[in-house]
Amino acid sequence: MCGATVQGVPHIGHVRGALNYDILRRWLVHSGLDVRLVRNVTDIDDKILAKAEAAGRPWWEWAATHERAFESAYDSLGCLPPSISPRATGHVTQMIELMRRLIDSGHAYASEGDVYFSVKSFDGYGELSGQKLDEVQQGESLGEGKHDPRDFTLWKRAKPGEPSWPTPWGEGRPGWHLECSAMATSYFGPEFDIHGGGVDLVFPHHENERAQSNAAGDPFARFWLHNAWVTMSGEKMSKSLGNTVSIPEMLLNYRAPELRYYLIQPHYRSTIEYSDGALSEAAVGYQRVEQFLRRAGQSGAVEIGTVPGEFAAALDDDLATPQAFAVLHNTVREGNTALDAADTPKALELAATVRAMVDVLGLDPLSAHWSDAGGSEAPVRQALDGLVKGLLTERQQARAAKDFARADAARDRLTEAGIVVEDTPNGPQWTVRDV
RNA sequence: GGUGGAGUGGCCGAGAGGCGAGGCAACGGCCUGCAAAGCCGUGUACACGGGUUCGAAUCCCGUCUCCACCUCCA
Repeated sequence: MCGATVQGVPHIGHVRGALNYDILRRWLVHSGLDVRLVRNVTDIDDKILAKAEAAGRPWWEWAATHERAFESAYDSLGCLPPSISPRATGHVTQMIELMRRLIDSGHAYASEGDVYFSVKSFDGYGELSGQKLDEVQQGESLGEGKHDPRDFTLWKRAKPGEPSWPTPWGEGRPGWHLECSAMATSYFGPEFDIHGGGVDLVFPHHENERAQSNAAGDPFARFWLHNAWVTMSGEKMSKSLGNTVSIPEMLLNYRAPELRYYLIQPHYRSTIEYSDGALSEAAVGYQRVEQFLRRAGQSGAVEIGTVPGEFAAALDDDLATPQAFAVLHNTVREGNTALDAADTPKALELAATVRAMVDVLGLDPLSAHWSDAGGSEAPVRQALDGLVKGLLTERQQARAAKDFARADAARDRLTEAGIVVEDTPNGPQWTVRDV
C-alpha cells in the first residue's frame, strides 16, 4: 500500500487507510494466508523539501521526524507493523533500473535531465481510473522538455540546493510515481496480489504506477483497493483546509481502541463524516463489548474461540465490517442474556466467540495491547485497589445495616475520585471512569 | 468539461424487489435499597416527481442536492 508522504503530523484520515489494510491483513492471516504487507514511505518530495526549508531543518531530519510520528500513530491505534516499510530514498538503484527498462523499450525518454513517461506509448493508459486521455484536464504545464503535456515525470533533474542522486541521465531525484512501482516490485517481484491506497491516489498516482510497470513488462498488481475519506464539515480532511484532527489530539479525549472502533465500523469505501457525537457513540459501542467481556471474565477465563460463520462471510465479502459488527453485537447480547441467566458455560463460550471476532478486528479489550491492567500500571492499580476496597467494605456494611445514606456517601466519594462502582452478583466492582 | 461516489428513522450506519442489520439516544417494563450494567418492549425511515410490478428504499425515466478525482494528498 501507498503509505504517507512524511511531511507533517498524521491526522485521523491518514490512519483510516492504514487501519483498513490492517483489518484486511488480519483477516487474510486469520483465513490461513501468508501475508506480506509492504507500506511505502515517501521521504523525498517537493513538500518535504519546502517545509524543511521553511523550518530551517535538513530535509532528511524533517522526513525522519514525521515518519516516526506516523508510525507512532499507527501503533497507537493497534495497526500491526507491516512486513517492511521501505523508503523511497533507499530504492534509487531500483528506480534507475526501472527507468532504464522503460527508456530501452521506448516508453520513456530523458529530456534536459528530466525523465518522462510517454503516455501515448502505453495503450491501456486510463483504464484503471476510467479516465479518457482526451478529456483529462491539462493542469500541468507543458514542461520545456515534455513531448506531450500528458506525459508524467519519472525523475526530476537536480535543482541547486536540493538533494540529488546520480543517474545515467544526470543528477536528480525521484518522481513520486516511479518510487512506488520500484519499491513494490523490489519486495514482491513483478506481480503481486493487492495494491491499496486512498481513493485520491487512483488518478494519477496508481494509473501511472500501473502504466510504467506494465509498460516495463511487469504484470504488477492483480487487484486494487481504495479506501474513502474522513471528511469534516462535508469536506475532505486535509492540511490545506485546516480541518484536521491529529491523532495525539484525539487520544486526549478518547481511548485508542474507541477511536479504532469508530474508524473501522463503516465500510472502507464509504466516507466517514467526522463528528464528535458519532465518535462518542462508537466509544460507547466499544465499551459495551468491553463490559461484556469484563462481566464474563468474572465467571471464568475467557479464551479466544472461533469466529462465527456469518462474521467470516461478512469479511469475506469485500471486508464488510458493518455486518461483522452486527454479528459481534448480536453475540454480545446473547452473551449478556446467558450471564443474566447464570448460564456460565454458555456465557463463556459466547465470550470466547466475541473475543475471536474482536481479535480479528484488532479490538480485543483483553489483549495485551489494550488492556490497562498489567505492565507498569499493575502496582499502581494494586495500591489503588487497596484504597478502594476500604470504602467499598464500608459501603457494604452500611448497606447491610440499611444505612443507605452512609452507603451512598461512600459511593459518592469514589465517584468524585473518578471511580465507578457497580453492583454485580459477585459483589461490587470498580473501574476507573473513562476519560 | 470528463470520471467516480453519495442522499435511509432523533443521530451514526448497513441492505438492495416481499420478511424493519447493528449501534447510540428516547420512552415503558424487568432487575436493583437507589443507581449502574444487563435484558425485554416501543419506531412503519429510505432526496423529489413520475412509471413498471400483486408488491419498490431496492428496477426504469426524469429532477434536485452534496462530495471526491482530473495539481500535492490516506
